[in-house]
Amino acid sequence: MNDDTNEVRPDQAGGAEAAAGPEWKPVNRASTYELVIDAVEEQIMAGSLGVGDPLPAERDLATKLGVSRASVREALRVLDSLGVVRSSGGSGRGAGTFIAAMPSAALTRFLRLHVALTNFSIDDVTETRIQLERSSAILAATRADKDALAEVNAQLAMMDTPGISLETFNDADTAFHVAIAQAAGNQLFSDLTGAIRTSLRKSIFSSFSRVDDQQALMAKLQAQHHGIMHAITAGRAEEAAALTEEHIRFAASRLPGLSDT
Amino acid sequence: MNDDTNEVRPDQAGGAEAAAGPEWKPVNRASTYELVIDAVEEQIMAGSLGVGDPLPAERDLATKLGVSRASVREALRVLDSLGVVRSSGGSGRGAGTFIAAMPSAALTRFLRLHVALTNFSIDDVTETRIQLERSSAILAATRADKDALAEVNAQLAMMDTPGISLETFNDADTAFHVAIAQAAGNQLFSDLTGAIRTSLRKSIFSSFSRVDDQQALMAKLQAQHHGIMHAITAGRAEEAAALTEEHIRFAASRLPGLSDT
DNA sequence: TCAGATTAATGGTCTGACCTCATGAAGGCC
DNA sequence: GGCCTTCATGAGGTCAGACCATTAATCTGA
Repeated sequence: MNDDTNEVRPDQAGGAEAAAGPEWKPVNRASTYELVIDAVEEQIMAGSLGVGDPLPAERDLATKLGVSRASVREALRVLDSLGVVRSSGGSGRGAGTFIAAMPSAALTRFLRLHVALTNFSIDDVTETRIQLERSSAILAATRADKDALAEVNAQLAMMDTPGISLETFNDADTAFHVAIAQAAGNQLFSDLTGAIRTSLRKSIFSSFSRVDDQQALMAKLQAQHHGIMHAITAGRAEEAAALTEEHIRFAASRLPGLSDT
Repeated sequence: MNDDTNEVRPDQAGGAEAAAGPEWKPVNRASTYELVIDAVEEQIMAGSLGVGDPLPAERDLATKLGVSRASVREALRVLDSLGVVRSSGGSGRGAGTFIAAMPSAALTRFLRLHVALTNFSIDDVTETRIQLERSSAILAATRADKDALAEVNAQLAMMDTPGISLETFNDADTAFHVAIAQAAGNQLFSDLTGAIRTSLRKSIFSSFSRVDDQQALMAKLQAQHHGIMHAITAGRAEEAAALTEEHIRFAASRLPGLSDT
């Protein structure tokens, strides 16, 4: 399954290299599509391109940059997968490629893949989730507005529906936690929280299916949800954070295979 | 700069839709390259492909999946940009495309772009960093081994070098914080911490250049670094966390433009 | 035996073609 | 005049095929 000859993880910030010898520069011949990405990124950094702005048509861009359309397309595909760009066919208004802002899906796929490859352990991801959601709970209890809390309550009510399916419950559960992050007013918290939950969706399902009394577990989780919401509504920030952490750790401990412990 | 006709952020988890009417499904015609990505992802999820394993040659994969090589390449480019795959030309051993595990660069580019597009505010990112590094500090103080701490100390020593350039200091600074996250033993913490720092690299530089007494600021930051390291080494987890948070908030407050406050 | 030349396999790039689709203008009908 | 149909246009989506650069494996000959 593994091959020692293929080094992996050559990036990473650290690495204090002992200064000695002629110090050859590491070549770094960027591929054509990387250059195209850089060109687009440059415009974004310079502020010439913002969300909603159109990019030149693929053929035009290829001509302007002096590369083939294939290379332009590879670059745009990457940017598309990063949620930075959105393309649609047709003609006239709305046709073409535009700068967009859709980080969630990209983040989700990224985490899903790297969790599957065990670059990130589920425990690591869960720990990250705990820290983010603790902060979300604190901020939500401190500064949340009514609209944001209404969304949280909507998801809470959804999960209170009797006879709800596991799938519906899980999706509302995710939406509940994301809504709290949203109420905290931190977009990165919110997107990361959603991405983590969504990337573990399948694992959660298969894990849940091995639980003896699913209804009892769902009821217990929902009771914890209510407790968290109470604390947030009452403005008891620390309590909300503690309950959130307890809730996530409890869920992880009850779902076999989701946690190593 | 913006165009109302282009809706943005159509993803996101939540959204309890009022059930009424015929409920049309949202079409979802996936493009060819998405299908190729799905095919690869499926193999990964099924465990048939792990880190280091080779993928079929592009031409073979195209034939097997019944698509053009261009579509395969677009998919592989996306996976490459996600750090999931690594390609090299040539022939024989080591040539071809392999499953890899290089999430850092991908995370960095993702954050850099979305911060530039103001999808994530610098404050949001900083807040995320604080929470992650607080946890890292606590875990590092609790369970760090000597090797990991040695790396932290190496970076600390680097920053103690007299007459060090701003660039060198900043890079060692980043490496210092990443090393602590590494010592905490959480890969996601570590990669996120590095990505956040690296994605803000340019902003930090331009911000630092507007500081009056750079040497004094660097000295102050370095003093805080020593304080954090002392607390970690002594196993005083909570103190390490508090000092870390204070350190980051201090830096953000002293670097104009990096923070809105 | 070993150095050098050859070959084969692979990714990297480019070209040009064709398809689908949404728009918007032209034209025809009422 | 106003509405509908038709169609040309231009955008992305896909494909087939060619050629290049690089590299390992193989062959060849001294």
